[in-house]
Amino acid sequence: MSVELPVLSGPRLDLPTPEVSAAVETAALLADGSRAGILALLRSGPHCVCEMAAALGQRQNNVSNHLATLREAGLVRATRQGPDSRLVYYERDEAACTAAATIIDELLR
Amino acid sequence: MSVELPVLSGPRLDLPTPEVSAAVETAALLADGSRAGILALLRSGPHCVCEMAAALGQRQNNVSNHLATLREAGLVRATRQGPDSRLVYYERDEAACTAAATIIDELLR
DNA sequence: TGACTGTCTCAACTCTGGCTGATATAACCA
DNA sequence: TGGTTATATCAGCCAGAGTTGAGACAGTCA
Repeated sequence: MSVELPVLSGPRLDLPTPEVSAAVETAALLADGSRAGILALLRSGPHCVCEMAAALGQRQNNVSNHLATLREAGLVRATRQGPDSRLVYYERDEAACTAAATIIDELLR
Repeated sequence: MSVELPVLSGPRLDLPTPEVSAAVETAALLADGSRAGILALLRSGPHCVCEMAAALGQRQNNVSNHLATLREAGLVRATRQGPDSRLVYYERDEAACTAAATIIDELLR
């Protein structure tokens, strides 16, 4: 028995569609300066919203909005701790961030 | 001599703005299903435009457009080789892809 | 040569996503 | 208690990115 082996085959129009949705969603989270800036800021430890808004030159509600996006994606956590409990401190979920980096890394190998 | 040490400091409103533009630009390249799919397809070797358009379920001109974006970013190369020189084969620039993965990885540590 | 194929480019349209502005809630302080 | 601060949420607006449709160009084949 033998299998048909294409010789000098032309275009293969039956390639399977690659599954990249997880990488796309992850990349979309990072493809915004505010969100990427938040993740960079949080490398040095927890920060509250107003600190990050000041560092990023963004308004508080925008930063809060981006934090909600990152929170829903699981990349950051909110904790209302410290002497002034009006301040909401955010910290990175390192496991989730590592997982996100892995997803991107697997696309780019 | 002593240095002023903040005790139970409140919000620090003087944090430096993090530099994330390279990571944001890189992530933006991957934050599209067509471009991410192209990079995934090219992991298995060079492919021509029509092959990728078929695999991605996208029109040829769109794929060509996304390839131009990836080409300008340096992630892929075009070569007009093979028996039918109408076909433009694209391949990944592995060094550039690795560099891109590193940039993302450094943001997410 | 003419018909056809594969690729590229570009103007016009669409639509997603971030920003603005306003408001609501909760905690702190006088 | 009232005033202020920190955060969250939401409708509306708008710029940017992707898609569509058309056309141009080069290479192939009869």
